[in-house]
Amino acid sequence: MPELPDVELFRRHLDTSCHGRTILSATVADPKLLSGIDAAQLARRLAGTRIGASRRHGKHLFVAVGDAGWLGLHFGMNGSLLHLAPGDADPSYDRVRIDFADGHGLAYLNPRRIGEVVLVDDPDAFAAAERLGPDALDPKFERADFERRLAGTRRELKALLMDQAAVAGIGNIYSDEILFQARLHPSRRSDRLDAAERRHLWEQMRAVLETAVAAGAGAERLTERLPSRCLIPQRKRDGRCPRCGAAIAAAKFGGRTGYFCPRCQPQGG
DNA sequence: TTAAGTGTTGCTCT
DNA sequence: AAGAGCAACACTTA
Repeated sequence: MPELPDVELFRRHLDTSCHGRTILSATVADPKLLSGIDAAQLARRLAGTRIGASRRHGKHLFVAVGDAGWLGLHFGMNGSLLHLAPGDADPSYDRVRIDFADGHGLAYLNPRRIGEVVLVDDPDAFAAAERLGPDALDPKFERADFERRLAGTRRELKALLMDQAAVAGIGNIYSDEILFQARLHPSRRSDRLDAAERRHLWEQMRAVLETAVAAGAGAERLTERLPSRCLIPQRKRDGRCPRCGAAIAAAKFGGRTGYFCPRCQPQGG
């Protein structure tokens, strides 16, 4: 679930609730989520540092932790981040917990334990090493670059949008929404769009993600906070197209189930 | 009760 | 180059 909008909302939640707090201790309940560092090392390096700036690249969140560098978090399929006020009970699936000197806390939750917690010196270097493409909402990411990426491969649009090496931040759910708003069939080939389609896809990619973030459409209030013109609330059996009322179709694209409107997103384009 | 399905990613094989 | 299949995991749904 955590795609770019979800992770961006985690980042803002972290900023407003934890920025400036000093870490008293870090507790790792599930060492398997750590990468490149063991639980004792992580705890030792985090202790005494202060939460600074935060950054996001695609679905990865980075938090500055003083001279320890940056704490990097990936949320896998259903991870999340939760601020704990003094006295709050420890939530379920709390895999890494940070306790601050002032009694507050921060919990990295991950029920399915698919995700990653790292400590890095340089988020940009980490993103490069992970082969992440440009963040989908990065102001420095330009349309011409996106269009080159479309033209440079013969892949299906849905697979390309979900490829973190092509564009970072989009997953199964938001790729469906972006293609629906752009009125493009998920299996259209990326190198066969005309100029107007390429531009439309770019504009809808930005608009959909920006709208979701602005609406606060995170994990919990996803469907209720999105505008009524959105496909996402209809991503289910017996879903109806919010534009034309046709039955929403489901099919496998690159091994993932995608939902689309067969009438608004014709195969031929 | 049981089994298939699921928002992610990385690996192998073709 | 790119897609299929699978594995990691725990929970929900049929």
